[in-house]
Amino acid sequence: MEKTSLQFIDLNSKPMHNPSETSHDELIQELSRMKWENKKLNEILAVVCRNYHDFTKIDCVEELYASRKRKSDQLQSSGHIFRGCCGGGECSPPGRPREIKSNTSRVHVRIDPSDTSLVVKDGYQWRKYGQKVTRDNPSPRAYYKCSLSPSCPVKKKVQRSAGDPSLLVAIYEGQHNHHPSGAEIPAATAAAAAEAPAAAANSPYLSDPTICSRIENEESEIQQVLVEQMASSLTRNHSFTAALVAAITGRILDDGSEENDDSYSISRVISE
DNA sequence: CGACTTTGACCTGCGC
DNA sequence: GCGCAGGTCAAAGTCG
Repeated sequence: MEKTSLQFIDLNSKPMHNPSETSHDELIQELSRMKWENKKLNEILAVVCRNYHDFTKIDCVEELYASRKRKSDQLQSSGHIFRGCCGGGECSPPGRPREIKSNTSRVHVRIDPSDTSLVVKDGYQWRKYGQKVTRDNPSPRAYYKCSLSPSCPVKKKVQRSAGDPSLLVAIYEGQHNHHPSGAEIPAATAAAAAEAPAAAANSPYLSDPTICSRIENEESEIQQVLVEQMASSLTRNHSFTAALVAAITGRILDDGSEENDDSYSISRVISE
């Protein structure tokens, strides 16, 4: 099986000429090249980010939605939103509005299609408290509560994608109030979690790099977490790697006329 | 023996 | 009020 790996460039680690042995012109050239590489990296990262969000965005066909239960209470207390989805049809049963909690996050996990377990390893410990077959998906939906901390309110629902049996869809609800090991979350992180609960449901302590989480807040700390998750995801998720390759390929084609040795930088990013 | 999973019953919200 | 569907409970079973 073909395996794609990715290595991140550490510009500082690139062999540099000894300044004492380098002419002024060579230093200028080296500096210019490093700046150009930095720019390219930023551009690539921007494309990757867009693809990353596309990859993790809500899919109407597979839409899992939060319980209608105690809807009125939740609407008053936590600022819910309703989504029209894709305008009815198969993704929107008549008379059953889809409800998405603002403090939920959704992750997709690529698994072996032959693997029947509904397990998403994310660094936390979960206790399964129910399983149900839903109407719009023949595969059962499993219900989990966080068992690391008795007071932790986080729940997650895990179900195979109706369209792609090799894809597990997990929906996290709430925020962890503890470290994956059971320790309390540092105050700064808790504050960040309050700013971006969807991300905090999985990060910054997400340990399984196959998971891609949907980040909804642009706080710099969360962005850093996102980058870290992307780095991990890129190393193992083939679908996401494909998105990366597409982004980089596009870059190469776009800039091919500018530089003849673009592949030099790209080849340093991806090795197969 | 404790923690976890399984699974049928029950609860609740919603549309008709 | 009734039926449907999703979510939760809790007793029994399983496992290390």
